[in-house]
Amino acid sequence: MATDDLMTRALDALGDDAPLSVEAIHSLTDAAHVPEPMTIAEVADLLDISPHTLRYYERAGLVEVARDGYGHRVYDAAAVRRLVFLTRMRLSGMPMRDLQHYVALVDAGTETVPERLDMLLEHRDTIRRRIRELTLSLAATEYKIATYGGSTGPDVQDL
Amino acid sequence: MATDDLMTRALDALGDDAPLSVEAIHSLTDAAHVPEPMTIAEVADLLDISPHTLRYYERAGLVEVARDGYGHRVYDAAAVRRLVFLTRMRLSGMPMRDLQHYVALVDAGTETVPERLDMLLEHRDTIRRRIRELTLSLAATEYKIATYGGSTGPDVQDL
DNA sequence: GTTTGCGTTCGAGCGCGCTCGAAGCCCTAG
DNA sequence: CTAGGGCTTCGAGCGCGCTCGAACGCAAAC
Repeated sequence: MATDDLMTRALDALGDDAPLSVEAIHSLTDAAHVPEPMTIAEVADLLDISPHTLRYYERAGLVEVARDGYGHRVYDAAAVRRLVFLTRMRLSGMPMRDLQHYVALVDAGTETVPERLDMLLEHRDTIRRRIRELTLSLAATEYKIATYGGSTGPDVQDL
Repeated sequence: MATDDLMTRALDALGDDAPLSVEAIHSLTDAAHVPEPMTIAEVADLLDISPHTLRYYERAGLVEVARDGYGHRVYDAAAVRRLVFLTRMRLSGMPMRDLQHYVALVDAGTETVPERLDMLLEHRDTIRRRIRELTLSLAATEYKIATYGGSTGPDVQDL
């Protein structure tokens, strides 16, 4: 299971303060300890999204899900793995359209690997830019907090 | 000018790789070297948003802007400062509604400082959570890139 | 046997944050 | 004198990503 490696690296990257949120760990442990075929409710629970959203993703062509005798969705390991990946990409801001393109590439076979790789590299850069931007905003916010909370002098600005 | 401090701290926080983007520096240098009263086009340029958006913000009650003899908007230093702050908060994900509340507090006077501080503290935590989440997604993306680009072995997965 | 509960499909609706178009005013350049 | 450009207001429209409601099916519990 590559999961442990991933988690380790993620933890390393995060560093120190504040323990990793339960949901975050959850969303990385791609179905190692969970029942093999899952119901929509179980998957929704695992991914912390609504069954509505899962159906929406399926309608959008992001994943195919089999049905049981009653017409109920049955998520196998592959579907769950794909959804774990998709939700992580969504969480990091990749648009639906790009994900649709990506899964189309996946379904098109291994000769699309280079293009998939390109997409991932670009997304990696997007995430990095976003983190830098947020870090900047964080500094600005902390500065403002300092002017409000750290001093009662004449330096308190009007905003 | 507190700007230098802020920028220094931001840069420290960012650390090392990749130079700070020009826009980022721009949006931190709250109007020190720019013309005193500015036109909408100048402010739009400074903040890297559209005049449409600036009018929208004004309609939303985020900022009051004077008019000149022709009815054209005239942004004074205070308005520009506020807009710099607002766009930074927007960029870091604070909803319009919260910003509307915040500026209402500002306009209500200094007795609302504690509540403003609360908002900023909460937003700071939101940003931090978001950064952690993105860091996690970044690790996941890099892991995936490694499986695609780093090996040609049998470990390449189907997604 | 009826109620409760979880699932299904389908299409419509919504919240957010812009984004745009129309119609008009004013100034300047050619 | 006219054309162009940049501004104004106002209301409508849009793209995204869900989110929901209606009408229905099946099954286990009471």
